[in-house]
Amino acid sequence: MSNQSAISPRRTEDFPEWYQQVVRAAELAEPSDVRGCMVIRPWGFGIWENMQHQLDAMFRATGHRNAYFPLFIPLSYFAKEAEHVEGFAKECAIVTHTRLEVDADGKMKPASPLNEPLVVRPTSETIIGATYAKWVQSYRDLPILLNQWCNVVRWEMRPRLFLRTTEFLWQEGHTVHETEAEAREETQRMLGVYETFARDHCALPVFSGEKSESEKFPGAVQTTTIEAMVQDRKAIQAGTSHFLGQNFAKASGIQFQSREGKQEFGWTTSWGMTTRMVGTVVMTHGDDDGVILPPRIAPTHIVINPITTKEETRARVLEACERLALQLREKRYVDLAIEVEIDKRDLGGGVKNWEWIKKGVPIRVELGPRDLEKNSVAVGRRDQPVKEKQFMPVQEFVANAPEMLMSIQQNLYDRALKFRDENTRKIDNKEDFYEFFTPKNRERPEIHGGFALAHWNGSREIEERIKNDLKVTIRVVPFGDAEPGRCIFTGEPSRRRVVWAKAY
RNA sequence: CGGGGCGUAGCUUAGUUUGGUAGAGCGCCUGGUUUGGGACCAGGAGGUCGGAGGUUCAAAUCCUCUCGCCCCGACCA
Repeated sequence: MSNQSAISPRRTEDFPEWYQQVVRAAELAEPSDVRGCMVIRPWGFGIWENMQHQLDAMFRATGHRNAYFPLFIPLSYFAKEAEHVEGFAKECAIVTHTRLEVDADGKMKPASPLNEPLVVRPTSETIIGATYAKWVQSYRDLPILLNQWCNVVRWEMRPRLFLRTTEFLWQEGHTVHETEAEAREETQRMLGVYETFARDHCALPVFSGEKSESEKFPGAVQTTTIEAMVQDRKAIQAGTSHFLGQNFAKASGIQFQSREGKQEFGWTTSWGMTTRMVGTVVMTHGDDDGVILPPRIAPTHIVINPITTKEETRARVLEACERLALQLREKRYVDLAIEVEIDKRDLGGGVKNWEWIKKGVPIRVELGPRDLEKNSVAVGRRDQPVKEKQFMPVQEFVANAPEMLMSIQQNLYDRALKFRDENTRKIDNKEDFYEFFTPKNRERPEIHGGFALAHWNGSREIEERIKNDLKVTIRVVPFGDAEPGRCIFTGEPSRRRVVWAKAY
């Protein structure tokens, strides 16, 4: 029993299946009756809400405000930007009718066709652009710096909870600027926000940089991205920021009179982060016993489990738990109140303990009759083995709780960074590259590969070939100092190494 | 959208080849014994076997159609 892990299969046995089991066992989300759509349960939604609040504060701090635009986009608006519509065409959901009527067979059927079909937003560049076009008359109206939190729909063929669902939640920032330089700066600034958020809040080390031409957002001039590595060593895009040039401004007619009195098109950006981040956190930090949450985004930081097995001490134990909770709640952790829950449910102590382990609560506290006498508590950290409990005086625990949370946060980041670095290789020839990305066991591929830092001649043909051969793509062309070399596939000159990986 | 597989209780499933009227484990409910580590005993509830049609005295089982899910490919935050 003691060797058994809470989640079956283990990560090394079958990572995708492990992921599904974790999401279910931790009660983060479950598949719904609607194909491709998920029900986000309170624990999962709590994580998302924390992400939302914390990112939102960062948006505000960089001068952005929230607004809301329609879910439905007239087809003609959507079709204005050619690359854009082409990029999203295959995953559009389209509303074509209103009203239901009962037909001859007694079934309900759509009755009244719309004059113009409405696309359920897969992203809002076009509808927001149309609005901005009305708002922008003069350079004095710029910049416009807005964000919206909303749902979007992309009709996916193969959904996975949080990672790829037909409907998902996200935030999309949309800005207009007077000059190209300002818009490029904004694109960078928001990528920086994502990078900070991923690192400091979600404990995710990321590579940030630019997408290659073929991986770019449809309609963008430049797409920038933060890429994380999860425990099956695949890459996952955790946030993205686009410099849209004047493409959407021209498509939507966002024009203004410049300082020189000339009519000019605005320069726009857009940037987004999604509920996929929840899945990324699970896949990065989780272990064979379930989720491990970075304290900063955990809905509950500390769970107190009262040991009320003896009737005569029950009331005093519960009272001590309440006192402890009150003391903890007065403490601050970073800029957050410490969230404490007392699990008073009438279940076996072990059952409750394991539930919270699976959910990934950072700190579990047990308080029973024996602790009452010694004025101590038993403390378990989720980033440490389940068996390792520390016994300490109550006051010491209360005083140290914020530090302990910070230490867990740091530990998760350090582990993730170490894992990523251990699985990131500089690769300098084609043979090594192919070997790196080829599993030893072809029947049941083991976890293999990682990030390959390799030189590339910049051509789309090479990308295509590698994608066909290995399912490996260029995840990001990192910013930073150039390191000239030679393309490992063609021998042609290359300005810098790029990050190759299999991806979600 | 192409190729393969699978639908039996909330979950995992046995039974399908060779038709005979549905069984288990987990979970759930009740009572009791337990309780510092995912408890035990006893009792109980829960299934029109994905759906529709057909063959048959008889269908979870055979046939046809249909819907849904999973895996592999193409696409994606």
